[in-house]
Amino acid sequence: MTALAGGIPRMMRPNPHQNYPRGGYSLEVSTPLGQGRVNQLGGMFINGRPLPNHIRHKIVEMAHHGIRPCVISRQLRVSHGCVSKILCRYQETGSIRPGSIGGSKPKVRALEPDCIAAMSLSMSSISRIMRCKFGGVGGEDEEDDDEIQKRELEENERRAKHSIDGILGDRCE
DNA sequence: CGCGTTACGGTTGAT
DNA sequence: GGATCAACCGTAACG
Repeated sequence: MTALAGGIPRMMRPNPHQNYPRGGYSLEVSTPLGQGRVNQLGGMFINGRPLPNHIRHKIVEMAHHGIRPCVISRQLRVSHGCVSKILCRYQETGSIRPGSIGGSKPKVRALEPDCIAAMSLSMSSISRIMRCKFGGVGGEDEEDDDEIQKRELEENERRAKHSIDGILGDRCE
């Protein structure tokens, strides 16, 4: 992790050429949310936020159809790095969902070694946890999908409200 | 040319 | 209520 220690790590960009043109370039797109950006492929994305669920779904669906990642990337206008990541995650966990963003750890109280040793989980507990975590690595994303959509809708509403609020507060002309 | 990897700037949400 | 912090996000670029 001491990447910055001695000299430039090979992956370091010599020139921060990647900085997003904050103002000047017409990179910002007109979206109700006002945070849309366009990548090099011409696709829209929101910096720091997961791709929309339907895009993710499309990625895995196309991959399932045997379409190559590079084609998916171009078709959906999503960076190949992202396609790779999502596909990789899908193969690993069987879920198309992004990881949970934000939040602090459940704050596991500083357990002393003895306590940890004494805290032997029962097999049923473990399997329950595993099931909960991996939700059965079969073809399951359908069920999740519904929930996701519902949640997405809610979030959308909430976000829109927030956005309007912000606009009203900001514009207030 | 395709794709795995990773620095970067960003957002989120629990503490 | 705000500040802090660690997690994840997607893009862009390297290899």
